[in-house]
Amino acid sequence: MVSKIENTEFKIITAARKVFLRKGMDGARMQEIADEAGINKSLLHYYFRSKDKLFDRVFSDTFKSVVETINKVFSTSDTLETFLENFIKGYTSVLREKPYIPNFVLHELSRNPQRIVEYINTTNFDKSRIISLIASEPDLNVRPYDPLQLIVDIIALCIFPFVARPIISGFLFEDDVEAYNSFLEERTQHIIDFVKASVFVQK
Amino acid sequence: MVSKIENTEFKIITAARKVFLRKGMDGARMQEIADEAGINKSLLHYYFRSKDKLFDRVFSDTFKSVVETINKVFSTSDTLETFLENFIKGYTSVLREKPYIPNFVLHELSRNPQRIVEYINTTNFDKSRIISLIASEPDLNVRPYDPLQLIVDIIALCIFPFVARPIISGFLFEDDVEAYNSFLEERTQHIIDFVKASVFVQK
DNA sequence: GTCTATAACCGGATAGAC
DNA sequence: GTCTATCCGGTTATAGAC
Repeated sequence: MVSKIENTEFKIITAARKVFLRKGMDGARMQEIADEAGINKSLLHYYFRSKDKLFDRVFSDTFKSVVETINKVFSTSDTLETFLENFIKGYTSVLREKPYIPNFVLHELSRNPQRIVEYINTTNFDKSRIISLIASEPDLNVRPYDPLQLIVDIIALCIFPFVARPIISGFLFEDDVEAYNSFLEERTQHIIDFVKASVFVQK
Repeated sequence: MVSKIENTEFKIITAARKVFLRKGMDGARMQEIADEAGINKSLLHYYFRSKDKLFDRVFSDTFKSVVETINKVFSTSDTLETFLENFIKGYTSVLREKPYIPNFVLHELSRNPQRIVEYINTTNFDKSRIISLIASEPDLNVRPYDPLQLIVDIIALCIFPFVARPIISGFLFEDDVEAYNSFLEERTQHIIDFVKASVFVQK
């Protein structure tokens, strides 16, 4: 059985995540979070003291879940080709479940760059493992791109449709939501094809 | 000779751009803009009535300059290959001059998606021209990617290093600014190589 | 733990002197 | 046009009853 305190705390966290992810730290209002949680505004302070601390909690939870997801994908890959496929598939499917995350993180990134880098360093994200995975196949069939450039390429291709959603959906597809969704559905395979065609030399 | 009114107005706009680009609409403070411009806070209201109107001016100026730049690049390209090279070179060089713009636009995009799409529609950005430029070469040496996917690919590859700068510079390069800068310098050519290797079938 | 009431503060906007 | 002083609304935060 769940105690009352965990229950209320959970409701607050859930509501706070919802509001902060949509509005960012500056745009969010404590009242809105309280309404969303169906509780009194002053309870927010009772549980978390200040808006800053509440945001901190939401942000670090969210960010950690992102890093964990990425780590999981990396650990299930051993060759460059499986890595590319697994990463792109895994990453885009997480993004489609939680499309607000990129904006949330990027917004906070420009508001407080320092904090984010510190967060990353507290998570045990193994950067060298990935670099060596990409770099360790001196192979005539693999183009020798800089591993760091390639990592940025892949993440950029996956994330961008989400951070630029209103432009793509509103301008390119004239607010046709169906068209945008099928664009996203096709995109995973497109990225895989696009990257592999570039990385692997054709026979 | 420049009259006093133009002079002050110019100072305000310049200061406002600086602050809004760093902090976004929500995070910016009128006092900070006044300080940056070296004038009194109430003068901001004298010239622009409200924070909203001032932001609007800064945003539309900035956004228009982006669209104009992109349009210019498009109009100087006739084949797919020159388009790819010109676009990537032109776009990355503008971004390196004004690296804050992507964050500014993306932030505003999540705060007020509607407004941005309206802005784009007021500029005479010719979307079909670009699509046809990409799609109009049925050629055995060109992979038949969806033109819209390809546009998103290219823009994503160019923009992402700037919106994620703190992560790349802080985490990947451990705050080595030199390393980040040479990463950016090499990136233009990398993107060109990367995209062309994917788009053009090798002989 | 949860609520109501209110304090304390901040920031955009205005009035009015110069 | 530019300044000082001030207002006013909104938002975070706290005091205190239950």
